[in-house]
Parts: sequence; structure tokens; C-alpha cells
Amino acid sequence: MTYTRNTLAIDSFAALGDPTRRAIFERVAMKPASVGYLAKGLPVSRPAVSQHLRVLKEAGLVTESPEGARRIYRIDPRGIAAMRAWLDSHWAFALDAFKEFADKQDEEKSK
Amino acid sequence: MTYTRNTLAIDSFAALGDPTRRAIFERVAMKPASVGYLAKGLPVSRPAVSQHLRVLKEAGLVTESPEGARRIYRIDPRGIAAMRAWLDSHWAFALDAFKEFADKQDEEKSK
DNA sequence: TACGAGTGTAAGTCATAACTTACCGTAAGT
DNA sequence: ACTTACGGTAAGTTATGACTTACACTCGTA
Repeated sequence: MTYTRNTLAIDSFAALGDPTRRAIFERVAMKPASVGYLAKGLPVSRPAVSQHLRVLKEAGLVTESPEGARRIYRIDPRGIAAMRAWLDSHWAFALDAFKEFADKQDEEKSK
Repeated sequence: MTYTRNTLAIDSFAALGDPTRRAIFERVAMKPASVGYLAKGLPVSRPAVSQHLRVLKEAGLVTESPEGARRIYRIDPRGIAAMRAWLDSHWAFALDAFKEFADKQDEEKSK
């Protein structure tokens, strides 16, 4: 069952929902890194990191660029941009709706 | 294994990673609604919706307020705010890092 | 107080996905 | 060419979580 389109933002949420992937993403965001380097600092095997990086790549959150025998992973602005856009589309509305509700609550109390 | 704190933003990503929960959240964001009302518009049972709402509530994405026999769910700005903050903390850096990398790529090519 | 509407929770099932080990390909150095 | 470093993929295991049905609770109304 699919409820909506906008696959980039969607996949990004699912991708960052996993704690291991979020840890990998944060490390890559701090500094571009290879698979082996990332695996050394994490409690999972190298193939696991490799698999997570593929998911992050497909979600538009990181990019891969061969550098000799290694492959350096870097942060990709597209995924973050898509998520920001999705959040912003709800943000203003969320504030309005909540404020209106809060105001009504106050009216109830002061009756 | 837990990698980091900031549980609100973290739980929010995991919560919105599920397509059914994202659908529920989007509907609640558009208009406050009861559990039964939401269930009628979705391909899952009412208890399933109830369980999803609990996850969304614990992630700070919705609030619950009894209204007679019903419980009305509304959007909660805190979850979205936490996610925006998390994203923004990576956003500027992502752009910088990516731009720098792109520039280097250009230098390589023009050698 | 009895009843119907609305909802949360418990328990169990099943699909998904996160992880492991084993294997194979590719690039650089001797 | 051989070897070593690096990393993706396959296959299998296991834990997680999304879903169902059954049950219990609360609130308003007759």
C-alpha cells in the first residue's frame, strides 16, 4: 500500500529511522569517509555498513565516488532538501492549528 | 545499541519512516481527528491506527485530548520542530561540503 | 442502571529488514 | 603476474514491528 508520492523525502525518513543508518549518516556528514573507516567505528560488520550506505544513497542522502581502490561517501544535499521541504510544508500549518487550539482552551477555562 | 541522545527528533524519524504512520500524521495535520474517523479512511483496522497514534504521540508529533467519549488527535509542533532543528544542524554544512567537493571536481577536469 | 459508541491493550501471526559469514571482483604496489 | 587492500553481493538467520482478533474500560444517554 502506497499513500503518497514524493519518494525522495519518504525514503529519507525511512532511511534515517534506523539508528545505525543515522549514525553512519552523521559520521559521513561530519567528514567524507570510506566504508572500512566507518565500519571500524561502529559495532556492526563492514558488509552491514555497505548495505546501509546503499540505502542512504538510494534515499539521496549520500553520494559515492571511487577514489582509487576505495569509495568515498559524502553527504548529498538532495535528501536533506527534500525532507526540509516536506517538514516546512507542515510547519507553518502546525503552528497555526496548535495556536488556535491553545487559544480555544484558554477561552474554555476563562468561562 | 544506542548511538545518540536527542530522543525526540530520533523517534520522529523512525515514526515517520512507516508509510501508514506518515499517512495518519498527514491527515491529522490537515484536520484534527478521532481514531475511528482516521481508521475509516485507511486500509488498516482501528486498533492498528490506535497503535500508530501512540507511537506518533511518544515521538512528539501529535497530541491527544479527550472530548466526550472520543479522543481527538492534533498535530504537535514539538516533533516537527525537533526534526527541523536536526536537519538544519546538517543543512548548511551539507551544502558547504558538497560545494567544496564540486569545486575540486571542476579543478580536476580543467587540468 | 443498563446500553451503545468510542477507544486502548493483550496476545498471537507474519512479513520485513538488519545482521552475519562466505565469496567474488577490482585497483594499486612489488 | 602475484599479492594485498578494499568493498559489493549472495544466502541464511534472527529480531523487530506492523497487523489482526478478542477483550476490557470509560463516557454519555435513555
